[in-house]
Amino acid sequence: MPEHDRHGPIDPAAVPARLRSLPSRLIGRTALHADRISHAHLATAGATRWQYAALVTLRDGGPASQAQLSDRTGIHRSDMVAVLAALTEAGHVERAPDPTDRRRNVVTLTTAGRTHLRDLDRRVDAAQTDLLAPLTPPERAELIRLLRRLDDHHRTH
Amino acid sequence: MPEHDRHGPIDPAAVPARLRSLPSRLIGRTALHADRISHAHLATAGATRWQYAALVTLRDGGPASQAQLSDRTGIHRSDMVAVLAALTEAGHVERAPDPTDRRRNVVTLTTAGRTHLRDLDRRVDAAQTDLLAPLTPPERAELIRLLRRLDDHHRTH
DNA sequence: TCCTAACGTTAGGGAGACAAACGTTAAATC
DNA sequence: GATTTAACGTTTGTCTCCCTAACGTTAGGA
Repeated sequence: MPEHDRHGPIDPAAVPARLRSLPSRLIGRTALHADRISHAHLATAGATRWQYAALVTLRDGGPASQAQLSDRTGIHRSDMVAVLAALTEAGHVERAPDPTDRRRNVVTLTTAGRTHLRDLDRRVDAAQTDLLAPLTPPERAELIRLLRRLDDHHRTH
Repeated sequence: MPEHDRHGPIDPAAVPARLRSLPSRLIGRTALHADRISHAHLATAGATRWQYAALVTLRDGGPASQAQLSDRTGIHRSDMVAVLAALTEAGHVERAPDPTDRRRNVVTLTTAGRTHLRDLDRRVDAAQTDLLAPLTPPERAELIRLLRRLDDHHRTH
């Protein structure tokens, strides 16, 4: 029995030039690589990209409601529920009702969460290094600059 | 009754700097914009990105088997089935058993498909223009160059 | 001949992004 | 002060993309 149903990877020479240089396709493929790499680096610590984004946002902006975390991370509020449930269960975050507004939860980074986050920072940095390996430092800076211009433009339509 | 359950878009000022400049995140967000834009341009012609990739590959490389199309486009062969079914039903492609190898189908671009593809080319070009609008021509070229380097590197691990 | 592998196909899983609706609670409007 | 409007957290479900597993069929190498 064949253990892997292998069928070849992309044949680089056979990909039409039109597709090979199409910016939208290139960006999509690069995003796929980036997702795989950062997922791999975070998974060994039992974390996800969304969890990391929430933790960084809490460290940077202090305690916040779930709605604020959604606005700051871009994670949909209906997905934020599970993210915070996992972080709470791991003890990296505490979730308590806001006494001044009983609709809200106040989410706070715990000491354990802060320590855990420092580990994740290193892993995320390593992921960026892997991802950008083929580029020189000035090229990396230029890529970031160009992508930020695109994101800034399209975020606001 | 509220017709839309609006909860604000990303608050740019509140996104932590760490996240705002993280290459993997920037690439992922840009890919999201790119997908939305190219989907929007193709959808009005009843086409998808995968259909476009298959059609371009057939025009560029001539008739091919489904496995060859998979290798050249990066579309998984199990997804290629539905792509070709849609293209066949629309009359843009013909699928016939290969007389020299009865396991294979020979997929051929029809005249109608070629005409349709020219329309899609224009739509895809328009999508790239929208996507890259905030960049100057040399910046666009540089972005493509950098992304191709990343893709070339990570495609081969 | 037997075994291996490629082909097209079906079924399904997992993740990301999102929409809709609901009970609760605050704030705005009258 | 009463009523309407809206925000909050949550549950449920949808859609697309990417991928795995398995199957019957057919070709080719041992």
